[in-house]
Amino acid sequence: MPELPEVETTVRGLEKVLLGRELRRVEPRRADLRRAFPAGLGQRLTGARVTRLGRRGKYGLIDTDRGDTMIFHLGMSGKWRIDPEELGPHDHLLIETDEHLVVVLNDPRRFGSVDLVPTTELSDWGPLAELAPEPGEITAGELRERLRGRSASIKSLLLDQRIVAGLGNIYVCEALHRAHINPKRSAGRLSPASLAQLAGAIREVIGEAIKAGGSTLRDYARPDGELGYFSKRFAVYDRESQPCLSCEAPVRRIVQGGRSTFYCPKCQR
DNA sequence: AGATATTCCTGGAGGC
DNA sequence: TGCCTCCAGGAATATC
Repeated sequence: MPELPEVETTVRGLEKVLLGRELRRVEPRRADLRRAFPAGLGQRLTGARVTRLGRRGKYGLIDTDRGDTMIFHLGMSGKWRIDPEELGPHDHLLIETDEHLVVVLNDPRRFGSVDLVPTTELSDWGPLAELAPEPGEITAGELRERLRGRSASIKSLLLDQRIVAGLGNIYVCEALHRAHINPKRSAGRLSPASLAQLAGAIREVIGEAIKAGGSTLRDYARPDGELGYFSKRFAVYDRESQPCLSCEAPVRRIVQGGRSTFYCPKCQR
């Protein structure tokens, strides 16, 4: 289940094998993932040279000298496999470089996506156009601005990519726990002090996760998808009924917007 | 505006 | 052990 830190780790891994390389073969192995692959994806990228890899929110970005950027989203089961021994049924897009290195986008549940957009139009491209600031840099002021007047729960709104880009269910739960904020609180009614704590908690949680991914990556030196979650233990996520790591009260699970929320009823008022 | 449901999809977990 | 059902996840979309 890739969230922002996993995407960041993946991009850093891909950078090692793709940056500066010419793409000799770009071959979709089915017509779509979450949505159809861009028309002419293979032709448009074959022969292009990769000039930059980046990330925005949970989207990975691969710029080329053809003026197009390939945008990938890993959904919940997506991963890039580097130089696989053989192709499997869920390897949906194959790329071969001028060094004859093969990378494949593997995604069993096909919640991911691949798009191709002119690099100059990237910031206007639908999903990126309204994306909020990066969670690693979010400030209390930006949070306040975006949450002002909103009565929905803070948990639900933090999952909205227009409030903070790249947060998923896990890190929202973890950040709220760290900031001692009850996930059911109305977002617009949080005090400036709480918002400051929340902004700090988001930056910390994401920063630590990326750091953990980076250290894992050093061991593997490739985004082979075998990393799973970072070994770092979560304080509340997926720990229903287990003791809160801060106060030992049992962690509670509720459902908000159809998604599980884990929190400590004692630490998070 | 917000809450909830639905859709996409498959593997893993749990029940029997 | 082997079926069966259910659930997880992100994002778009529909409905109340």
